[in-house]
Amino acid sequence: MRKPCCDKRGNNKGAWSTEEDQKLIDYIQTHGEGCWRSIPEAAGLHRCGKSCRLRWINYLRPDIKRGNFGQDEEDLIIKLHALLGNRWSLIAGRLPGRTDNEVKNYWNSHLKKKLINMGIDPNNHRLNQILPRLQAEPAAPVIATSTTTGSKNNVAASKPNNLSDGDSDRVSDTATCLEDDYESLVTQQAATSGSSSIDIDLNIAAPASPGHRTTFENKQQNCKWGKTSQVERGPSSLPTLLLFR
DNA sequence: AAGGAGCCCAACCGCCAGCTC
DNA sequence: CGAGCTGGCGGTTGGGCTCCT
Repeated sequence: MRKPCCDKRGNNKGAWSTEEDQKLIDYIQTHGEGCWRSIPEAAGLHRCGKSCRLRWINYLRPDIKRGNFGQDEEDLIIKLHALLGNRWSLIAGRLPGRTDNEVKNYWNSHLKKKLINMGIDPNNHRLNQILPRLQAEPAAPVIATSTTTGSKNNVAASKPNNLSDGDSDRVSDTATCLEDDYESLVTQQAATSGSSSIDIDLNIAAPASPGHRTTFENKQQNCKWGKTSQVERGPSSLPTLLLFR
C-alpha cells in the first residue's frame, strides 16, 4: 500500500506565512529546486514537499506574471482550451509567466462565464444559441465534450443567456476579435501546412520551468488522446470551433 | 450598519506516469 | 520485472473579500 506523501505529523497546512515564503525562497535561490521531498527539512519548513513545490511554482517563482490577464492572453486561453480541453499545464505553457493554477482559476471564474454569456458552451466551444450578429450561422448541435471531465461540468447548455445591453456590446466585440484572430491563425496554419484544418503546433517552445517540458514531452508521447501533431480530434473529426468559422 | 450571498484564488487532495532500485 | 518513490497534473475546497439587500 502506498504511503501518502504528506503523512508527517506536525506539518503546517493552509496559508503560507511570510517567514515560510522567505525560507523557501532563500533555500531555492541558494540550492536550486532539486528534490522537493527533501526541501522542507533542508529549508527548515514544516511543510510537505508537495506543498513547497506548489507554493514555489504558483506564487514565489520570480518569473511569475501577476495581475490581470490581457485581452491577448484571454483569447489565447480560449483558443487553446477549445483545442486542448482542461489541460491547464499545456495552456499555461503557452502563456509566459502564468501558472496552470492561475489559468485554471481564471477560466473558472471569468472566461467560462464570458463564453456562457456569449451563448457558447465552454465545454465544447459550440454555440448554444444564435446571437444577433451571428444569425446567419445555424445553431450547432452540442456534441459530447472532448474534455476528460465528462458531463459533470456540463452546466453551460442549460444556462440562460441574460445579457445586459452593455454586455451584448462587449460580447459582440469579443466575438469579433476572436473570430478575426482565429481566422488569421487558421490562415497562417493553412499557409504553412497546406491544410485548412485546425492544426496548431502545440510543442512548447519556451517552457516556464524545466519540469514543464519534460512532462509535456512525456505526455505527448504517451497521452491517451492523441499524438503531437494530431490536435484533439475527439471521437469524431467534426470541427469543434464553430464560433471561429 | 449588519448579515447573507456570491466570487476569487491559494492551497489541498487524489490520481497517474516515469523513474529507480 | 515489479514495487515503491517522486513529481506533476487536474479537480475541488474553503477562507477571505466584496457586493447586495
